[in-house]
Amino acid sequence: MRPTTRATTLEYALLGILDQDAHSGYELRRLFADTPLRYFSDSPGAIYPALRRLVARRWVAASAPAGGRRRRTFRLRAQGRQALRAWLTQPVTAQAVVHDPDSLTLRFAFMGQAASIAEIKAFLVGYEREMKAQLQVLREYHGALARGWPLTGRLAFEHGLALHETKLAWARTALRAVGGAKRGPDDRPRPARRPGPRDKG
Amino acid sequence: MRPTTRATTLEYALLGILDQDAHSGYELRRLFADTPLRYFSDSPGAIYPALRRLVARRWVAASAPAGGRRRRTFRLRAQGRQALRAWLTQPVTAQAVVHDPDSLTLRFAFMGQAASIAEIKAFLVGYEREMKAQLQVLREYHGALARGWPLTGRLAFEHGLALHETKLAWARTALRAVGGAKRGPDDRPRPARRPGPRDKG
DNA sequence: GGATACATGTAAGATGTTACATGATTGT
DNA sequence: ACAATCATGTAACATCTTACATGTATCC
Repeated sequence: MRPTTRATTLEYALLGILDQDAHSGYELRRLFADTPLRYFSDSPGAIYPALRRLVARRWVAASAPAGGRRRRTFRLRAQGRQALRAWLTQPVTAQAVVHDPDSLTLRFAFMGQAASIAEIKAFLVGYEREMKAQLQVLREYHGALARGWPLTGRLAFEHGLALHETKLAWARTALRAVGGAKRGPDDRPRPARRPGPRDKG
Repeated sequence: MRPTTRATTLEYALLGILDQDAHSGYELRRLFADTPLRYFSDSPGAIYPALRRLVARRWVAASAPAGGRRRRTFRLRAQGRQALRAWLTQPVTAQAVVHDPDSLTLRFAFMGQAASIAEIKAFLVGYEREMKAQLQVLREYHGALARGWPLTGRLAFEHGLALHETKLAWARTALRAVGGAKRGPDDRPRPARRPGPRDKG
């Protein structure tokens, strides 16, 4: 019954949003269409099936259509919160830095809700480490080969270098910002919702 | 017979590489696996079908297996070069800046081979314009809403802002670099290969 | 002779895109 | 009444991932 494959970035994005508030499918689409989350597609053919999968995984619960409307709202369940936390607190790998940098940023954005300060710092330390390593690889490549390239190839490469440098600098700034943060609500993950008499999916 | 759908970014990436030199499928995989092009997947299940599609479109020609080996090399045909140019010289849209920034950089990287200085400058001017607009949108969003966000959400947003600023700065640097470039081989597109007696696919 | 790299491919499955379908609600 | 927006979905299609299959050349 439960999907056996790993969840997609879109599914985790939905999870992260639902962690902050319950939403309907339509609201989620609007969010993807109108806010800086527009990075994701707002196509119904992506979002509604993704929500169904999340329900099938028992990570979110869907309300019954309310008030004569067909509108249903989705909210995170304890299992979903656990899955979100597992995703957020994964170690930062070189693999992810190269092939999926955007989902790293997404993970960090959601950490404030569901991760501890220690976990946030661990993320940033890993991010800094991997970005530094990757930057070194790129610089060596640049030094060895860029001379023979056409102008635009070299400039495009330097575009990539500059982005990596910016990311590295950001990680350091962010570490300082988090390090200086007072212990507060971000201190440790919010306790999971107490299981009710019956969590109906 | 020819595919009617638009070509994918992977197909254009292959086209751009083949524009510089003929390669076998395996070499292309190696390129994606070992160089900064590692951004693309090196999975054979992606590359070989993509090459087949390019042959079906008559954009590239495949050599017969050479020297008892099964190895075949692929080279760009005139039609493929034309398709590549059309892709490279598309205007830079806000859409692309938001949803597909990487393929913009890829286009720029390939422009040195197949586009004129004027086209390269037009790209950079468009890139600068759209990046500036997008940066403004993000800054307004930040100013209006960031106050209420959790720390990591705000930092993640600032990560995005910093990247956009870097891209904008890059566009300006690149414009200066291209503007100062002497007229030379990059001056206009290389002439298309003269059609031989028969271009066998 | 055996391991490793070379070299090309297929099959199953999941995801996402595009386009269409359907109907309720709200504003004019 | 009509249009626009709200709201949820399906169907067809293409692509990509992962894993497997197959065989050759080369090195030790």
